[in-house]
Amino acid sequence: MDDVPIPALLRAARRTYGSAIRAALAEVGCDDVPRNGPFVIGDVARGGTPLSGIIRELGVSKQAAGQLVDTLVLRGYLERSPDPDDRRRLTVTLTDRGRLAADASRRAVWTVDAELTARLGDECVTQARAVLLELIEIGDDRVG
Amino acid sequence: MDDVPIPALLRAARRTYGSAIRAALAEVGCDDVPRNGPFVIGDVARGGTPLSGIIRELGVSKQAAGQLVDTLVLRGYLERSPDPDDRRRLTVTLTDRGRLAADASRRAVWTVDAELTARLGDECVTQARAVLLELIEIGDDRVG
DNA sequence: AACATTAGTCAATCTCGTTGACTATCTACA
DNA sequence: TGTAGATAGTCAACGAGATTGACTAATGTT
Repeated sequence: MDDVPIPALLRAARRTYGSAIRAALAEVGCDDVPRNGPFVIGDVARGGTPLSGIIRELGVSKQAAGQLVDTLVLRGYLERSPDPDDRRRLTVTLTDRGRLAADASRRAVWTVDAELTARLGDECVTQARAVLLELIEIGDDRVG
Repeated sequence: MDDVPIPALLRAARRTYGSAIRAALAEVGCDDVPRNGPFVIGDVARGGTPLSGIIRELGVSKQAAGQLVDTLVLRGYLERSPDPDDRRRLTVTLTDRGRLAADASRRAVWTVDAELTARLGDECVTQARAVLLELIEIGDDRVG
């Protein structure tokens, strides 16, 4: 099993979270969240975010981010509100439904995390987080 | 930094590999590999694969897999050859160009892996692999 | 021989994400 | 002050990729 490349592992591991989140959302009647929706919703849940924040987090073009927010607004998860400090900015916040979805999604992630910790222990998971962060760092270094 | 959800970390970490692979491919003139191409090519490189294997590996519909193989054949990376044992099956193999791409891609992954190991040490990385495998296992358990 | 299963294709559609061009606002410097 | 340039976001067109549904062909199963 040592020959499976790490990117493939990352991909498959992410699918575990992905389907857990999707299932949890469906359970609370939010079966119309687009693929990257949970990321955006989770992001926004951690504090009102300007679109540009979402762009950086997701690593997509601003148009794609805008579109994503569009559909999330349309489906009742998000609201755009103008930023009084900078009238170019549109800050994005959660609606009630958005909070519902954010909670469901967060719980799903937490459940998987808990299962993982139960199986391997706290330290192991913490260390894995560090490895992932380092991997991200490497990517940033290669670009910068 | 402990509040960043693991799925987001997985996503970002994977991007490190993704761009490294993409850059490496471009360097050897393979700048027309579709997004999931490296996975398929890598898979095939590890032994001729029937389409159904690719489907399982990627977790996509068989039509999507078929299409992906189509374009990879069209662009000169893969060849379809009938399986003598089962005439329904089309086994997929690499062309010379495919091998070139597979090598470049493998090297790119290896380079990132090496950098990671250099920064954190062998054990850490091995353990992270185990965590990822466990995560995949959890996903399988939830479905099965 | 009849039926179900498995492997894969074809065609239409849908969801995304991208690029290119544009407007509006803010910042900095002369 | 006012003008150049950077920043935030939108609009429109397009393209890549994945999905669903319906189909053919080969295999296996009774």
